[in-house]
Amino acid sequence: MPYRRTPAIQARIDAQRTGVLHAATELLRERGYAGCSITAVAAKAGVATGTVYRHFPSKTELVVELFRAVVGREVAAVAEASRAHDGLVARVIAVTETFASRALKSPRLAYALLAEPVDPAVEAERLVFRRTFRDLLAGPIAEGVGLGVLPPQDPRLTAAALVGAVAEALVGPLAEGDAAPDAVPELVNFTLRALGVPESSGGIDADA
Amino acid sequence: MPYRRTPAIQARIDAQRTGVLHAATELLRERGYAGCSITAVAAKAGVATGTVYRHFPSKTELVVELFRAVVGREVAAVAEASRAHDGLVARVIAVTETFASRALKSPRLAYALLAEPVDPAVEAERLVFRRTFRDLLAGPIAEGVGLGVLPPQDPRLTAAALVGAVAEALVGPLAEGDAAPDAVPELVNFTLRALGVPESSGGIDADA
DNA sequence: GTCTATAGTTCGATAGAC
DNA sequence: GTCTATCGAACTATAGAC
Repeated sequence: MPYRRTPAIQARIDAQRTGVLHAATELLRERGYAGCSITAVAAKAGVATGTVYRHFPSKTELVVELFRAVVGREVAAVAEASRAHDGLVARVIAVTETFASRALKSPRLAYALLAEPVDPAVEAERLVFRRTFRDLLAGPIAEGVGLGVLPPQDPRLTAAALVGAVAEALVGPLAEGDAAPDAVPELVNFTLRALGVPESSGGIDADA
Repeated sequence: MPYRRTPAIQARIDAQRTGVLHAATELLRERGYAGCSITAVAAKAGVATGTVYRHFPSKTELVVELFRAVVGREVAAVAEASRAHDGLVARVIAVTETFASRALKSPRLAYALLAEPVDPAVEAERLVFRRTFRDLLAGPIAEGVGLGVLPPQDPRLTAAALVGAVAEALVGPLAEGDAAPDAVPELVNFTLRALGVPESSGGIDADA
């Protein structure tokens, strides 16, 4: 009788795969991609090095899936923060603030996701996710322009520029382990100015 | 008598090295890093593939040097444009405008320099050059804040954010070969808003 | 799953400079 | 005659097609 993969076995395999990804996530948080050698990931997951290759055909595939999973959580958190606000400007601010403060809370991880030199396949994923963040911002900005809350501008261009701005502004502090205590409010102010929000519009949720 | 490399031979070797880099630059302009296979570079330079390895120990070293040389020219052009203006705001605008319009004139090259997924060693160089551009902007911004021409802000953070903003805003149009005819003025407007330049300050070179 | 195409790299042979 | 710069085929690995 041929070997058959029972549900119980399958579950154990899946759990092991999850465990490997989880171990990789911790290493990414602690030491970035530099710490994610297959050996280190396997050791942290409590499996043999070769076992990793039973779940992932190559290190490239592993790090790409790792990147997608971790950044996916950031996208979810940011999208959630956006949804939690009503005003158009408030949404953009919430995105900036959430993104930046989460990054500064996990500096090594954020640096790995944003800027650490790594396999070109991960680079390609970075481009994809930057577009995702851009699209998250472009909607509210377009509405704001339509309603006259914001001055005339190309919403997609402004959205892309803001994504690049926030990401790049964080790279410096993240790389140097700098304290940068004011970075988040500074970035929010930058964002408000860049959008062209009138100075008077003080309070969050103040607009349409 | 031992073989000695005469000046004539050395000159020929140097010329050949330059020729290889020149060929690589053309290929980068035409088809990005994707077009820069060693075989293609060698063919374009009119040398054998193996000869490339007499000048560069590996493809990585070749593309890193290529990147440095090409981006170095962009830095020079942008720095020159900055120097050509007197006003602090005018300098920042000149940097943005020069950078963006040059990029849009050589879209494939600009995409390769800014965003194309490539060897991590080139990624590391990208980080270095982004800092260079940031420092180019941070000076005038700091002066502008000091003089009260610009509202209070962290000059280095604003500078980094602008570098990221311009780069990221260009990636979309560059990747899609989009016309994006208004991209440059739009980016200039974004920059003016982000700096916090009062609406009234119309003309270039109008400030201190 | 094998086969093909193409990538980066290596190396023995050749031709020309010393 | 010796040494070396150059060549281009061969080697190894990998990705995609059938």
